[in-house]
Amino acid sequence: MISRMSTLFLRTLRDDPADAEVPSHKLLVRAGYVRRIGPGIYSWLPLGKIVLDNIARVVKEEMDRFGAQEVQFPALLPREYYEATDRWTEYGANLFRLKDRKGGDYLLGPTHEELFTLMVKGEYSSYKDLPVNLYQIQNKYRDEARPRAGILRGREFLMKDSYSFDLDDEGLKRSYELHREAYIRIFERLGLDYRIVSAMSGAMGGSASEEFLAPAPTGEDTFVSCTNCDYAANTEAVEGRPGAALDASNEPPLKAYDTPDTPTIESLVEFFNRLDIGRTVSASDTLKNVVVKLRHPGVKDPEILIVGVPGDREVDFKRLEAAVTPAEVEMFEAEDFAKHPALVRGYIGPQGLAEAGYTYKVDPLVVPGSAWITGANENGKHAAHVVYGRDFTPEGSIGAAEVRAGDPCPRCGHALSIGRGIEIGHIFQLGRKYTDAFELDVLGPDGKPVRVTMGSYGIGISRAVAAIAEQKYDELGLVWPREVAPADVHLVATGKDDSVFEAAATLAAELHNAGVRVLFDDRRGVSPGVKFKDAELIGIPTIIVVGKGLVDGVVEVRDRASGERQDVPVAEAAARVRALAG
RNA sequence: CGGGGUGUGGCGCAGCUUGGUAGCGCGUCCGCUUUGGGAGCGGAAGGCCGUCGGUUCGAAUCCGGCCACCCCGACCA
Repeated sequence: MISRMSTLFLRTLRDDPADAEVPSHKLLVRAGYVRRIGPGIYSWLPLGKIVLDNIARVVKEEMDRFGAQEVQFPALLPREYYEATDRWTEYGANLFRLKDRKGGDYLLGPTHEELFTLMVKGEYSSYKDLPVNLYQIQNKYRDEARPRAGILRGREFLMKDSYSFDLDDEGLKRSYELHREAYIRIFERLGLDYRIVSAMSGAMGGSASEEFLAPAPTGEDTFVSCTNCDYAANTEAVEGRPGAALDASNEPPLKAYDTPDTPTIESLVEFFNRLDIGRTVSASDTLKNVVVKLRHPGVKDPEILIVGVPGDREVDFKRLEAAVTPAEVEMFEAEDFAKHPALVRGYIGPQGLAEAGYTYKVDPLVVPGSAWITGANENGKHAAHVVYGRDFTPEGSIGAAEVRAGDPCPRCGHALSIGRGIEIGHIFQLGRKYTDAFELDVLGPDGKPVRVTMGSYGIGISRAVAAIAEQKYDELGLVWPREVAPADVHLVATGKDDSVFEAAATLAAELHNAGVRVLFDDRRGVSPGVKFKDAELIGIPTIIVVGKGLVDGVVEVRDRASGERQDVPVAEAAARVRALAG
């Protein structure tokens, strides 16, 4: 169809909106794609709605291609469905809750595992029915503590979520692979730069899990990728693998020192440098030992774990939690220390911990043979020349330290690089968490019930709009990949001659008949500069200018991304663009 | 929840220190001119100055409460 700027419901803005920080937010508002309604809540104007629909269409086509079937659940849900899995309480403050006129509890669905599981349970009962893949594209509601960056992280957002139902782990792996391939096709078609990284499955529980991240400086996720092999992972999910052992045969024997007034790592480092223990030390020569409680599901008392990390690094609790999943990590509080006098707060050293009955593990950065300055397990005292393998032996390693660029790859040992990305897709093998909760069984060939296993897969459709914008823009405005752009061609008529507008209208019709989507700037009395600026801001991939070249029988064809301009005979313009639009 | 900041026509902002007829740019409307890089001139519409209360002859401005929003963090996927 042909959209006309003279009637298109659109107002572009000259200034950046005051509340916008990130490029996608500024540009999507300025170019008239979205408008803010409330915190994390946005309306879509015609151009934005087209982009959103284009992405949804691509997702749909690729889901359907591998046999997934679309369904639709309500967003408004009665509490009971979220009781069986305890998520009415577990989801906490992030759940939008409301009451109906009778006082009944309802919620706005933050995700729909429960409903999908129950739908399959309601319809299917035989192994012959499986596998089945179901999906929906629907608004999700999460009362985020802090929505930000426009539509990048909203409280209402459009998401494709799908679930696979299989008889066994083999089947689940196949469904997972089907989704993975579909996701690759989808993100390729959307023109996104993306990385597939190992991930944690998050609050939904489960095992094998990968994220699709769109690298962008404004992304909220941090991921590493190896500069040598193809290892890539969310920093939360970086595996720990010990590095090469050091030779510590020349290290002097362990010695304890009175270290008054050294409450921080810096002051401790300064103290030992003044003392001169034979070499200059830095924070990375100190060993920080952090006590945490591991709460295992279904187990009443927490397990105590002490983790050693180099003193110049923070403990990454998410990474630690990932390493001990499904256990949850809790801080060791003052009252806990009171119950464990052997653990001297601020002065914990690994030597003797095992003998005292504590589990001690180290981050892989702490390698066998390394020598450390660390606590002496006595108030006001630290020890130097504490050697791994000689003075203490941890019960294995655990990835707990914050990950930094240059850290060794857990697969090949080469340096890792670090980057930020926007999570646009997540696939994981969910397992039987929900089928157990709802007792979803099918009868096997032998007539005995088989518990079904699930996979869970999501794509943030509205977030993808922002992610693409975040990657595809320049100082002039947005630069949409063709598949998602609101049109193929932005046809600009300049000047005041009727003949120009007539020729442009004819060309618009030709393009339209050739199957090209056209946005026609047919506004009279608007200066060329305004039209050019608008076209650049809106970001349609091809711009055709009909104007002064017309006397020579040519129009100008511009490529929005490269800025390349070319005069093309009017008669050939439609065919030229048809070829571009594929 | 902690820290910082902001609420003034549709959008972006000034005015507040030192209380006295609410201003600028963009946009919008009308007229004339202009038409290949956000045009010019003339005219016009549009604001309970977030909200409640206090001080005062008089409050956008001073004082207090509340609310909302933005940013950073915590939290969350």
